[in-house]
Amino acid sequence: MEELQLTPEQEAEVARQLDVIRRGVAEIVPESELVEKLRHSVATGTPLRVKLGMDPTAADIHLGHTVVLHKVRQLQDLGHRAHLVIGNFTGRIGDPTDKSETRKQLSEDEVQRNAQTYVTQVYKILDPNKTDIVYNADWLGPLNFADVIRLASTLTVARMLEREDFTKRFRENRPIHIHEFFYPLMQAYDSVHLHTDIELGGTDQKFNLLMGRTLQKEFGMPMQIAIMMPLLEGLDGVHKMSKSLGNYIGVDESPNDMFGKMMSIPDDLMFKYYELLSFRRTDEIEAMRSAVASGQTNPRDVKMALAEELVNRFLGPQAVKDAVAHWHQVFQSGAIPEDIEEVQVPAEPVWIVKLLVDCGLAASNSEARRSIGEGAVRINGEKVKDVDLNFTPADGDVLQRGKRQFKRLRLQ
RNA sequence: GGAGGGGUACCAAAGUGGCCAAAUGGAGCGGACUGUAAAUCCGUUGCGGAAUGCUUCGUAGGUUCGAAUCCUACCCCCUCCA
Repeated sequence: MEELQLTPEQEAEVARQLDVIRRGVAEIVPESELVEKLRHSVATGTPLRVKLGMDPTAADIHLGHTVVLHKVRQLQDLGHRAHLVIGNFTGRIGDPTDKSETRKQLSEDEVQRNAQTYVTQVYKILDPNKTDIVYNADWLGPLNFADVIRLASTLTVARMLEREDFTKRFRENRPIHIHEFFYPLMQAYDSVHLHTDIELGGTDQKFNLLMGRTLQKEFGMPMQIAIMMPLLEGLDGVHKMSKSLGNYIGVDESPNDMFGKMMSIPDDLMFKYYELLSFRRTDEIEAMRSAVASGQTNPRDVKMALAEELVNRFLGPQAVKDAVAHWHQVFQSGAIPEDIEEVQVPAEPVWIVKLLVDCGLAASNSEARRSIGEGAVRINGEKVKDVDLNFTPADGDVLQRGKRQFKRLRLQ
């Protein structure tokens, strides 16, 4: 790229963009080239082409996925254009991970359906006017065997084995199927096809993102910048957010669940979530951080503001109102909530232990007994002390175990 | 095909004849405290209308007064060699 002369205003714009882009990222490879691309973009008024790939393997996205989407959105707000690549071709192979060596092949139908879900969910974050949704089967599908061989010949096995996952499996004598080598190659080819300037992904995507650079160079085109986002920890604050670990917040969850789950994250995690998920400006977040650190602000309120922002984004303002009201009522005041699940019971005396099991508040008689022994069981707010209690339910009675398990009794 | 290692509760992992309904950690549930479902601490976590009761340590048999522990067969997983 030739030396560009930029006006001071343009230089300032480049600096501003760089600042926004840097926020929260794990790594930019290489940053110097990013600066060059930005300068060129600003100088010529050409948006950069940003690529994000998604495999339509699962139907739902959770907050972990939105970290990367969020960064794409920021780039869009800076005037750049995004390609959202639906991996309807690559998805049939599946990105090799150590977890699932052989991923089940998805049918055309499933892929289509999952892709559709993605798209609707994704637009809660991305700017539709600056997003092109493309399907990589459109260009990967037509390649013939000779094309594939040509692609494959640009790489060596040693180079492939640089990928941590492959190395590990190779060392441990676990199988690596040849076709798995093609996954990074195909993803890289997407970048070639789309003339991608910037590709985004999680830190676990590093190898694949860098492969894009390699292949682009091979094709004699400018190399893309790889921007890697940190993997978001899940609710436990330890493991990365994932569906299989059950520590995730889905973008389609009920308002109460989403809000409640947000409120349950460890305090230490709160500002990381802010950094990676919130649309707020960095200085605002920093102000909150110092306010909490100095004890001026209750961390709960800061966390609540984040929960509100996210519920609002994904579920709308009414959902926020509902969720906040519900949360206050149940968790803060400890009062009995309004909308309790109802269970039908006969209008005759029952042994309390049996009642608990019948209502689904305990898995077994033994568990029910234990709970009573722990003083956890209440009827209409009144603690049950006697394990042998026989109790005649009245319509509308509220049976409670612990602080947050309620059932309303309805006579049959 | 050959050699070796292993299958224990929701998960991980001890236990190798009685003190084992089974250590410990995680997770769950409950309680206290708080600022919330955070953190911390404590309790609890097979079933059983509870009895010196019943069933559980891959499956099925056997030895023994007594088996998660010993023996036999079978199933499954892993590693090495081919």
